Amino acid sequence: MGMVPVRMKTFDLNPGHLPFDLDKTLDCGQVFRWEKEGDEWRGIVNGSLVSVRQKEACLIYDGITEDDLIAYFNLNLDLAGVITSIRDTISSGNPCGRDTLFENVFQAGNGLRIIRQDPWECLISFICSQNSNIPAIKKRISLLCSSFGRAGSGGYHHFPSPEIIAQADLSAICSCKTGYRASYISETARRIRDEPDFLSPVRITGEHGREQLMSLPGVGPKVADCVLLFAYNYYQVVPVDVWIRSIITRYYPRDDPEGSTNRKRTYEDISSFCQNYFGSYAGYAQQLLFAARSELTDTGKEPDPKET
DNA sequence: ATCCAGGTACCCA
DNA sequence: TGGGTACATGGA
Repeated sequence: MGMVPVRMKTFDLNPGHLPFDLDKTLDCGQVFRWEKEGDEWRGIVNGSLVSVRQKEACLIYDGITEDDLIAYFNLNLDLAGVITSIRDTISSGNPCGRDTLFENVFQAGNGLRIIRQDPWECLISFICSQNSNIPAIKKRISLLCSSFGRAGSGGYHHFPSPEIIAQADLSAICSCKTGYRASYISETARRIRDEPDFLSPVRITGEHGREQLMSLPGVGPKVADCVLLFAYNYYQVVPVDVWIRSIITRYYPRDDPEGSTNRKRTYEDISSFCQNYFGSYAGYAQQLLFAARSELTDTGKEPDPKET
């Protein structure tokens, strides 16, 4: 194989940055552009081509400063403390005992971190995600980047800017396999282009931020919540997709029959149940459930014989 | 071939 | 407010 770049840097995870699992983090459906070649992940962060690989408690990386690496992967977040918080919240609502399902989910997802990705890329990515599976989403975003993104080193393209997408022909966007989402992408790009501060973190705050995002075409509660969680790191936010709905419905049937009829649970029902049940890091819990979706649903793979 | 996927906009009661 | 439906496309 070709020689590896000369000046790789290392980051020791050992003191206070564990657990961390690079594979789980980059392959859990929160971000769609990273590619793995051998044991090396390549992607673009802050406009630079970055390569990272993990060797036990060490990250070997290039193309990014240590500070930016820490920020992107949220390496200073006390992930063990996050898990403890979720576990304690579950216990406080479970007088009979603890949640054995979630102990398995914790173990399977050990080291998965929610990263802090660029809001614009995250927004377009999750507009692209609607009513699609992850391989299709990846292809779609890859086509958008190769069609409209500025070419960089190593054959990689930058994520296209709002300006470029805003002035692109709808047919060109559509030819990136975006289907009916093409107009959403185009119109959202125009909104951001015309109001460059729209996605500024100080303007995307709390419930107002959610409403702001949902005012964009193609952005409903699910996409907005994904952006709030994956780009702005509002860890209490719980996006509800068909997998999460299926898992919650199956393992956590409605527990408050009083007052409420037995109508179908709405998006907000599921989301707020998770916020109550998992606590201030409910978004993390959600992502761990999503990562374990194949094992937790019948349609994922083979159904687990010991479950019913 | 048929069904489904990290949903949303739109319409109708 | 809540429930149905069209929407483009690819993966399984």
